Amino acid sequence: MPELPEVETVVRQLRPVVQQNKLVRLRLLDKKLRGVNPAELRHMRVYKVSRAGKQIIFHLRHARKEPERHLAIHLRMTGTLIWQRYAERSGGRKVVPDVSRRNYWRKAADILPQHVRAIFYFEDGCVLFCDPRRFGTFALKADAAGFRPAGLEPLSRAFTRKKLANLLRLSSQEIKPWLLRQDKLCGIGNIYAAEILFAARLHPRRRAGSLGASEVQRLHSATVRILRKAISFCGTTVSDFQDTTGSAGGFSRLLKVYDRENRRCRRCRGAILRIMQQGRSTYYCPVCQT
DNA sequence: ATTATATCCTGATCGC
DNA sequence: TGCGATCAGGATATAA
Repeated sequence: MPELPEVETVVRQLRPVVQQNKLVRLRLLDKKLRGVNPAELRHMRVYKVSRAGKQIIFHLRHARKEPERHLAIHLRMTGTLIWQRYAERSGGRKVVPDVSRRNYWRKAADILPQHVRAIFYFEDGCVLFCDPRRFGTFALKADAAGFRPAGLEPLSRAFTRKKLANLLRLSSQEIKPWLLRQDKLCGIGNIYAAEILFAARLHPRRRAGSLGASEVQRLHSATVRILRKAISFCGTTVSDFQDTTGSAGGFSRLLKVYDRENRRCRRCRGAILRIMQQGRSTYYCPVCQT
């Protein structure tokens, strides 16, 4: 599911409900989830929610100047975070469930989506981590810098045309797989790699190092433009991406090539092709992209 | 040093 | 309707 725009969407939606909220308890329901000891985070306040590449970071502490913990959530292919406010009584008084009581879990089972792997219980609601394929991961660190991906953030000021040119110059790899490399640029995945290359009118099999100055320029501006636009549409849903409210992303209908094999190119009316690169599908228009 | 492949999982879809 | 093969938004360890 989640590439940079989807993760950014989740972070923005989580911020107003989770930031400054106290994490009463974290409950892991899948033994596969390691890398975090829930007891360590009990009753800590989430003072900030941020994004690092494709990871969502909860910054936690008990109080100002107390030691900090930083929890990185990586949704991988099918992870979602769903916010659920606790049910309210008719009088409007919030009912905070006693999470130690088994009966809450039994009741909750009917309202919970499938594949819940972890539950973050906050004071007025909980965040459900759902992940059918169970690829998602948690990691806990004392220092937030430990999560900073090696690759450049494509929406940061540091991502300049010149930097991109320098990164590309060294590689003989095909440009599409190159865009997926999180150690070069972080946050781009299979959907946006295809969409960015279409917008830049570059063939996915071009070698990274072979791009001329004007092509690098196109790739740079297409990367920024497509990612920003996707964020403004709350990401893309192909099959199962959901934001924190369970809604689908709005960028799907703006896709020009991804998942459009044999359909007409919106620009030249020719057929969109699908090829395999490193075991993954690449969609492109052979007329528009050279 | 790069660059392909197998692997971790479950579910949806397609051809027969 | 059922069944096996294939594919899926990611990333990493291992092999070439």
